[in-house]
Amino acid sequence: MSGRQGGRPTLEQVAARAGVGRGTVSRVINGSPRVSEQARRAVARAVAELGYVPNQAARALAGSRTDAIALVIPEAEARLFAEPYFLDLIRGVSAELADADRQLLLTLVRSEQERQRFEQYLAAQRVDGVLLASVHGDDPLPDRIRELGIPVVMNGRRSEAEPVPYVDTDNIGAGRAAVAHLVARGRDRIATVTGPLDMYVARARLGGYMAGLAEAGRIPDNSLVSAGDFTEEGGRRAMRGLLDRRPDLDAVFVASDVMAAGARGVLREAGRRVPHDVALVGVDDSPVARLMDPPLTSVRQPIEEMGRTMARMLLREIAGTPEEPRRRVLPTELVVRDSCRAVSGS
Amino acid sequence: MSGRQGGRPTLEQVAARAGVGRGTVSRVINGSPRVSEQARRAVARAVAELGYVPNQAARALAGSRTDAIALVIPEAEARLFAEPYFLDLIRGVSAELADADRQLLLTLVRSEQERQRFEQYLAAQRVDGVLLASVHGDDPLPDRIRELGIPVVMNGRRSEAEPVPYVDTDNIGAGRAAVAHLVARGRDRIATVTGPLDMYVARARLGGYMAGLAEAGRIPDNSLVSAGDFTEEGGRRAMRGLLDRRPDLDAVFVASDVMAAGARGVLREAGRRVPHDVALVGVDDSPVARLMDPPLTSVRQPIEEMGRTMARMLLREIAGTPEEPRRRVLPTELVVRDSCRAVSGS
DNA sequence: CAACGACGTGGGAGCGCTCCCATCAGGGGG
DNA sequence: CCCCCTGATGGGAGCGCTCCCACGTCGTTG
Repeated sequence: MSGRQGGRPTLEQVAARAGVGRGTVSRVINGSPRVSEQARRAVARAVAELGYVPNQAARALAGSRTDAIALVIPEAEARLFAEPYFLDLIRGVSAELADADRQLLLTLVRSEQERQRFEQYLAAQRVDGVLLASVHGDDPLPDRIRELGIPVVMNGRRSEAEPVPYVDTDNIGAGRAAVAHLVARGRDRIATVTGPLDMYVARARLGGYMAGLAEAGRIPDNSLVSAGDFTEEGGRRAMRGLLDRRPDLDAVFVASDVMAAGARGVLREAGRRVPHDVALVGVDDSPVARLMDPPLTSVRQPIEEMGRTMARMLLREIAGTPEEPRRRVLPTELVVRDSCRAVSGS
Repeated sequence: MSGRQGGRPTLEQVAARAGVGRGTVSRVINGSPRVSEQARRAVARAVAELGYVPNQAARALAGSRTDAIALVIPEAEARLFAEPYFLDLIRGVSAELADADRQLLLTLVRSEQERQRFEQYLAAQRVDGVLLASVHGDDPLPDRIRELGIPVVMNGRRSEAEPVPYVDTDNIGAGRAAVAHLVARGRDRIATVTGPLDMYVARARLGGYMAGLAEAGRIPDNSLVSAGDFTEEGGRRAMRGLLDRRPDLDAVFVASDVMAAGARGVLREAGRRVPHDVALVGVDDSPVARLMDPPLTSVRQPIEEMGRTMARMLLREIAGTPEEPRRRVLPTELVVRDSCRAVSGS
């Protein structure tokens, strides 16, 4: 469609064609208001005719901004949450960035060594900001990045009092809702399988479980709590422990759908019917939940929305107009399925 | 650890500190052999002391390469293959790129409009090459990108005679293996639920099914073939159609695990036992397969390996030393589970 | 012993932008 | 009627690299 004669056209060429100066073209491209309507039109026309597209590298060099942001995901977690968690997150982030005409640099970090290398990237000024997923309790990276003066927003937090801006879901609310639901269905001895307790998300869900029991006037009992690790096998192990200690349990709040799948298998092997003998509630509302037999009641998190929110917050941070509050907690929602029908005959 | 006094150090500063010229530092940084050992050491020291990291934008501008590659995934597909397909692919690509010190730019394309915008990115010279996932039969994008002179490698192909370099799995082999297995288990009336037939991958799997039957001396029968669309609901529909037409079927090769999950539900509702009455084989070996009841026999594809191979090929294309052959077909593997035990009593 | 490569090396000339300053027209107020 | 302010404009000066050419400085060859 256009005159491509030895490489792509430059600003200068557009300027020449439009009969204006380089500065004016730049102003038009960047939407500055201090340009006459006439000049604007002439430039727009030249741009179209030449098929001009600004060279990103030159822009970045001259303007010291890259229009790219990095999303950092620890590879180990990506494997763990095999469920579409990260894909949903990426989808949200990507959508928001696309709308803002920003690029998404995805960084799967496999090892501590690679994380070091990541700091090099930052130093190389490849990105304007960083989105950090799945941070563990004692992770120093968020602070390090901030020290470098680079805007960061995290997915989840490391502790209750997180200094770095973040977007999290209401994990406490998730636990409470699950327990409240089980209580309402007449369950008496409600156990829980937690995530790894070095992660805040796991502690928060456990906290919600406790709070839920308290609200129902029940006294929490340690023998009804068993720690998993967010894997299916971890779910199996925890469930076996629970069954050994408390064969009388009649409901379990499992802190992830994947663990719930493991727990469900153990229950089946132990001859317990779900939901007849034992009711089950998971967290994530992942495809697994729908496919389980019976389908699993689960607490849904707005993952894609988290991604969008994170990206939006980060863009504001980069723009220098941070959005308050810088800590967001999005609501969760209980999706009721067949895994916790009311106690029969009661 | 280092003297950060107003911005990051530049090449020039490193040169000054090392007592050499700018050119020499550049040579050391880029691993040119034409540098004396002495100079090399002096530079290395200065780099370490100053904490120097080359500015990526400047490099890109001067050298006209970005060290970044784009991975383009149609958003619609990402939703479809909810299964960890893309995450696995990304993982493979990411690993290979990290080893080569390249950046991964992830582009989720939501609409035709965004695809246009993607061509702008390319024109802006943001990336050195492009990885294209999930291309449909008549997609012009791969050719367009090549016309722009940008190296491309695709995941899958658009047709048997694909001109653009690609990495695919042996979908025909997948179908054949599945059918052979069902035949070996004594199944007689083997049906298939296909993917959308405008995608080569779906046609190839169907072709494999046909070939498998032929090899077993069976005559394919159209009433045993039903088209799905890779969704669970599509699987349900196709299965219902099959059951209507051929209530006597005793096995189904379903072209994806997700559709198999749908089909399994329909079979249950119809009172057919799996594998007793009807044996089932899926494709993907996704978590769903393991979690199904009974666990689903499925054809595994080396997805992560595909990602790695694609990235490796692309890097070679970019380097100007293309790896032959430029079309790769990776083998698949049948993972046997309980969904197709041998016919009872035979 | 002169001439000539090979090797290291320094630094100029861009790469294509953005930033900003100087300039030029106008238009309104003193 | 002149001055000053505003708004629009052109273009110089970099941004921090890579590329490449020209320049020593040796060791080697005829």
